[in-house]
Formats: sequence, C-alpha cells, structure tokens
Amino acid sequence: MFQQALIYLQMQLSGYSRYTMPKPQVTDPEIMSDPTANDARLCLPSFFPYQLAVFSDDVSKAIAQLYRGRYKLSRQEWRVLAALGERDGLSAKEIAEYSTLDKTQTSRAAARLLHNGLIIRDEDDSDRRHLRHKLTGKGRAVYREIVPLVRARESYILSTLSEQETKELARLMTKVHQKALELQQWG
Amino acid sequence: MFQQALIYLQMQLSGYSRYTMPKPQVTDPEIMSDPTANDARLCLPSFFPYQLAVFSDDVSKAIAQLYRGRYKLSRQEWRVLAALGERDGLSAKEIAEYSTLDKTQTSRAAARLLHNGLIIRDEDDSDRRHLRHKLTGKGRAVYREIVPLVRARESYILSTLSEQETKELARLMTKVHQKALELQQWG
DNA sequence: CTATATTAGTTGCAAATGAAACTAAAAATC
DNA sequence: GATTTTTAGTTTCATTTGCAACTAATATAG
Repeated sequence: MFQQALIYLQMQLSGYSRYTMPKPQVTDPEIMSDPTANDARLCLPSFFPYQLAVFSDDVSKAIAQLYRGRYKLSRQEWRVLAALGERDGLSAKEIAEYSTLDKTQTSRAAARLLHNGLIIRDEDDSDRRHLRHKLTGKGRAVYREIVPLVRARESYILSTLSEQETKELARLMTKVHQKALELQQWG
Repeated sequence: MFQQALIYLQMQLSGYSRYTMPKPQVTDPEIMSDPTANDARLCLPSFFPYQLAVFSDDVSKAIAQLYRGRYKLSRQEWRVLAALGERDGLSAKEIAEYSTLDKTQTSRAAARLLHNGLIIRDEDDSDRRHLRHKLTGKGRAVYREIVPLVRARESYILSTLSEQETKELARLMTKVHQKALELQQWG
C-alpha cells in the first residue's frame, strides 16, 4: 500500500504522466532509465500513436455515453444527425464527406434514422440520384436536446485547460494531423 | 506532491484504481454548463471530440499501414506483439491490461499469433489458469523489424513539432484525458 | 473437507463492419 | 441518338466485434 504511494511519488518526479508512466510490473527498469538507448524495444505507453488512440477512445466514450444511453444512437447515427442538424437537406454523399463516414456507414445510419422517424428524405428533382436528407420534428428535437449535453461534456473535458492552452492543443493537433495525412497518402 | 501521494493512498484504500478514482471536487458537467452559452447548433468540425477522433484515426491508419500491409497483423495482434516484445512471459490478462485490449480481443489475437507461429504459450506451473505468452524466434524477428518502422513514422509525424511543443502536446493531452475519464466514470 | 465464489481464458451468437458487387440516374463520348 | 463512363446510393457476403455464457483452476467460507 505504502509502496504504491511511493511509486506514485516517483512517477510524479520522473516527469511521466499517470498515463504515460510504464507500469512497474511490466517494465524493464534498464529501458526506462534511458528511453533513447534501446532501439530494439518499443515502450507502448510512451508511443505517441498508442497514447493518442487510448486518449481519443476515452473521449469518444465519454461523449458516446450520452447519445447511446439516452437516445440509442450509434456513433454513425449521431454524426449523421449532427451533420443534418447543422445543415439540412444534404445528400448522403455530402453527409459522408462532412462527417467523415464512408458511404456504406452513411447509408445504413440514415436508414436507421429514417426507420426511427428522426429524418425523412426525398429525391432531388434536378438529379434523381441524390436524396435530400432532412430532420423531422422529432429528429430536430433530439438534436436540440443532445447538443447542449455534448457541448457541456466538451466544455467540461476542456475546462482543465486555459483558453490559451486549448488553442495551443488545437494548433499542435492540427500540425501533427497534417504530417499523419502525408504518411497515409504515401502508403 | 505529497498531497497527491496521500490522495493516492486514499484511492487505494477506497478500492478505486488510479483510473477509476473519481475526483470529489468536480461538479456534474451538466450543471456546469451555461444555458445561455448553448447555441442551438453544433459545428462538427470544431467540436473537440470529433476533431480528436478524426485525428487519432488518421494517425492510427498511418501506423497500421505498416503492420497490416507488410506483416498482415491486426491492430490487436500488433498490440499483443508489442506487449510481449517489451516484456516476455505475460499472461493474457496482463497483456490485456498493458495494451488496453479486452480479454476477448486478447484471446483471439493471441490465438492468431499462436497459429501463425509468432508466439508460444504454456501453463504457469504455480497457477494453471495462467498462460505465459512468449515470442518465438519468428515473433521476435517480426517485432524487431516493425519497431524501427513504427518509430520512424512516429518521429516523422512528430517532426513538425519542436522538442518543447511535443512535450506540451503530451502534457495537454494528459490533462484532458484525465477529465474525460472522470466523465466516463459517472456514466 | 465441502460448498461457494472468484479468476483466467475461450467460445457462441447476434450485430456491426468493410470491400466489392450491384442498381439506377446522369454525363460524357462517339 | 446510342454507347460508355461516372456518380449516388444500396445490398451482399465474409469477417470482425462485443457481450454474455461457458469451462477449468484456484481461493475462500462454512
């Protein structure tokens, strides 16, 4: 018990966060003593893409609890709803682009929302391949209920940062994001 | 500093893990929200959890290209490999905890790695419920090939930031992550 | 010692996923 | 104007996922 408190103190002193701190029982001390010295091993908790994935996943979960729990919406359904709440009358393709979903996900999410009466859609007269998606009264009501809730959670999550830190986080994320996209493009 | 150690002690006594410990001083996020600030619409591209999800997804894809493309490993298999590469002889449960996978994912990923000859495992003599997982020569060879590749991608992605910016990003992420975990805890 | 509970890990099953095939409409080519 | 190509959106199918039920081993309670 007391030993764990001491480990925690060491953690604080070592400059690791509680999330990037390697767990004592699975971490070889000689590796941690000089992270740059051993190229043969990767320390998962200090590997940026891993940290980011875990972080993002936890933020997503915190938000998803809202729309999943109270409104029985999937992540995709929520995104479609969010897209249409912001701009009514989009086609499926536009929804997909706007909400970073692929067309299959969009199609299925829209089908479920339609089935549950949250949206309607009809053909665009000028191009009958396009379906113009619109929120129903019910859909808009749900949207209007959810928005303040997710907003509040976003605010809460970011409340630990100052105005300036929040901007800085966004700036750094954007820069890193660009580099990741470059890599993705080149395979 | 010492105060945090004391909090940690209380945490241990109360049966909470370091991740599930609720912070008593914070208030309910929905109460915290300012009703007057609630615009009727949500702008998805400027909604932090959405930005983060897209960002993380793109970084994951940039890394996954490596182990998926060249080594035909799933994300889960890669994580198990990474855990064992770092510390051999873990049980499935330890792998799961270390790599943030659930036990089903771990079990299935390990089964595939076993089938492909990247790991072996045998019962722990002192507790025959535990399986000690170890990399085979082949598994370690794959691990040793992948590590420099993913390291290089991580470096490239972060090369757009200065040393100091990288630290700052990690610091901000950690702070925000903690808040997100608090929310998850409440449900 | 027996009965019950807990823990490690696997498996069965229903639902979700993603890639590719498919339908239908419009555009482009000849 | 007929033919081919492209675009929007859906469906099919094989794979993956997540949850809960399950087996087996150990720990605990009576």
